[in-house]
Parts: sequence; structure tokens; C-alpha cells
Amino acid sequence: MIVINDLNWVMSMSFYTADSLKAELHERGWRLTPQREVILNIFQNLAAGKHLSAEELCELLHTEGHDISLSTIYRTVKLMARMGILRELELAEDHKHYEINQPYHHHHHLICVKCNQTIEFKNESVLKIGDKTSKKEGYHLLDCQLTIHAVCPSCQRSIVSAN
Amino acid sequence: MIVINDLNWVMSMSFYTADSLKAELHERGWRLTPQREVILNIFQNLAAGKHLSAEELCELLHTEGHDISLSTIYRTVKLMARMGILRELELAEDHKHYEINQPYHHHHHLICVKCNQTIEFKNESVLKIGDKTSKKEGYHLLDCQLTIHAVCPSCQRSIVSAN
DNA sequence: ATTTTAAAAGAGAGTTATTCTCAATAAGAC
DNA sequence: GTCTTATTGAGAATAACTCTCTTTTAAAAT
Ligand SMILES: [Zn+2]
Ligand SMILES: [Zn+2]
Ligand SMILES: [Zn+2]
Ligand SMILES: [Zn+2]
Repeated sequence: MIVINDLNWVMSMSFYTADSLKAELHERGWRLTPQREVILNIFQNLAAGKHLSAEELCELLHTEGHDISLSTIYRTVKLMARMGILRELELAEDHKHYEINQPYHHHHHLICVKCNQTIEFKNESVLKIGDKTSKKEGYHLLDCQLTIHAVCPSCQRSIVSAN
Repeated sequence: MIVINDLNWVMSMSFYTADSLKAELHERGWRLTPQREVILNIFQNLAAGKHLSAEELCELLHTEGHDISLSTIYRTVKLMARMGILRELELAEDHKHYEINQPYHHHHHLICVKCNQTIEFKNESVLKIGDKTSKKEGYHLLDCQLTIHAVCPSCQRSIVSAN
């Protein structure tokens, strides 16, 4: 496990195996299914900084020979986000993206509000703020994201209509 | 104008009047309409920390005697968000909220992923990180939001089904 | 192993926030 | 006042996501 600073949130973000996933699911009276295991594996093996929408995940699963229904995909990513295994990202588009929630991959997003081009960046102090704030309120921290809305250099030059 | 630290982003976040809005619109070849002026006024006069969805804004406008169509409302808040006048918030529900984008009101959100209860908090260093990051990439900063996803104390006690 | 039970998957219908289309209107330039 | 074209309003269209219900199956009980 990778430890950054002294945040015990980071300590709890372990690398998930089928067994540890199973244990966490059972803790809540839920079950480990082949679908959940496959989806977890996809996210574990995704390149750093890569995120998937539900549709993209469905296609990727299909190319790897796993036919998991869209219903199950939507349910599973939502479930894993609520467990703190995945991060649910709002990248200023009309749909959500998901990525694994682990210290090594933890980063933030700078988004152009006009063309949606996204740049990822790391910042350690964001973690500290999130940890301190949630602790203070008695919340159990799952994820914290700094999202910067801005206009990229090329969009600063272009003028488009208001509609 | 309120100045926090030495961020020139904050310097550019002025209090909008009908005239300054008109000037910024004209700069881009757009027009100041009564609808846009009324909507700006609503957000200027909103209590600190209050945010509105498109539907809520529509109702509020109606009670004040302004019948502005939902189409125009959606277009206007999106426009003002892209201009940096409003902040577009994703509060983990199925719709967006908007609030004025001014230093005095600037804050962040701690959201329970289970019940969506939201706590607002302020943090000055987030502004600095957003300013530094966007500057470095040549982006023109509009807004930066720290969103913390967590489980609130009461939801930590309840166990619900996965579906 | 076999049975039992309820969680989960799959299929497809349903929901709804948001966007799109287009005719009518009006802001702003001259 | 006239002209140009951005904007409005009404409603249709879109599409991400959720819900419903039947079937399947994980995993506990026997
Ligand atoms: Zn990312
Ligand atoms: Zn851009
Ligand atoms: Zn707020
Ligand atoms: Zn809660």
C-alpha cells in the first residue's frame, strides 16, 4: 500500500482484490458476482488517468468477451462509488465518468467550459482539506475532487453565439 | 469589491450591474435582454449559500411576476456559467444548481453520497490552487469547486440494499 | 450434496433533466 | 424608422439513467 502523509483516509484506500471486495460486500449483506469482479478488474487495470462512462465500460467489456447488461453496469458503478471503490466524475458533459479511487491515481480536473477539454493535475493539499473537513463534521470520507472550470487557450480566441 | 489575498482572479470577479453585464455581452456580440437582467438580479439578491435549480428559478421568477420560459432559463444560466457570472454546481442529485460566483459567497460542498445532505464550507487555499493551476496551463479561470463525497453520520448507521 | 432464500442480473419500459427546432419577437446599429 | 440577427417561447426530441418484473444464482442452511 502507498502511504501519502499521515492521512488515515489514504490508509483505508487499499488495492481491491476479489477477496477483499467479497469481504466488504458480505459485511453489508451483499454478494460477490462474476459481473462485479470483472468490472472491478477493468478499473484496476485501467491506465492512470483514464476514466470510463457507463457506455464506454459496456463496450470495453464486450470487446473482452464479457456481455454484462447496461442495467448491471449502471448499478455496479453506482454501488462501487458509494462504497468508495470508484470515483464518480462530473466532467462537464452530459454523463458521468468513473475511475478507480486509489492514492496513486488520485488527481483533479481542469475543464474548459466551452470545449470540455480536460487536463488532470495532482495536488496533495486537497486531500488534507477533504480529510480535515469531513472529520470535523463526522462524515466518513470517500473521495474529494477539486474541479476547476475555465476557458482553454484556444477557446479564449474563438467567439461563438450565445445559443 | 472584496479582495482576498493577492489573487487576480478574485480581482476580476466584480459585482455585476445591468450595465456591466451589458458591456460584457456586447463584447461578444450578444445582447442584454430584460430576461437576462431579471435573472442576474435574482442571483445577486439571493441569500449567501443559497442555490437554485432551473425549476426553482422558474418558480421564483413566477412568484415575482416574471414569466420567463424554461428554455430561456436553461439557456441563460448556462450562458452565465460560461461567462463566469454563475457557478454550476453538481450536488450529487439528478439536476444542476446555480449560484452567484463572487468571492464573498465562494464556498465548497461536502455531500453525503447516500442521502445527498450537503454541508457548505469555506476554504481559502482552494482558490489559490485553482488560480495557480489554471494560470500554469494558460486557462482563464472561471470557478473552482472542491467537492467532498462522504457518508454522513446518520447514514453510517443505516444499512440499505445494493439495488 | 441438496434445498432454500433473497440478492442480483437482464430486458425493456419509463422517467425526466436538458437540449433542439423553428417561427415570432425585439435589441441594437445605422 | 428600418434592418439585421440574436433571442425568446412553445413544444418536440434526446438521452442518461432508473425502475419494474421475471429469471437466475450466490451463499447460507440443512
Ligand atoms: Zn481523471
Ligand atoms: Zn476549450
Ligand atoms: Zn453552495
Ligand atoms: Zn447521509
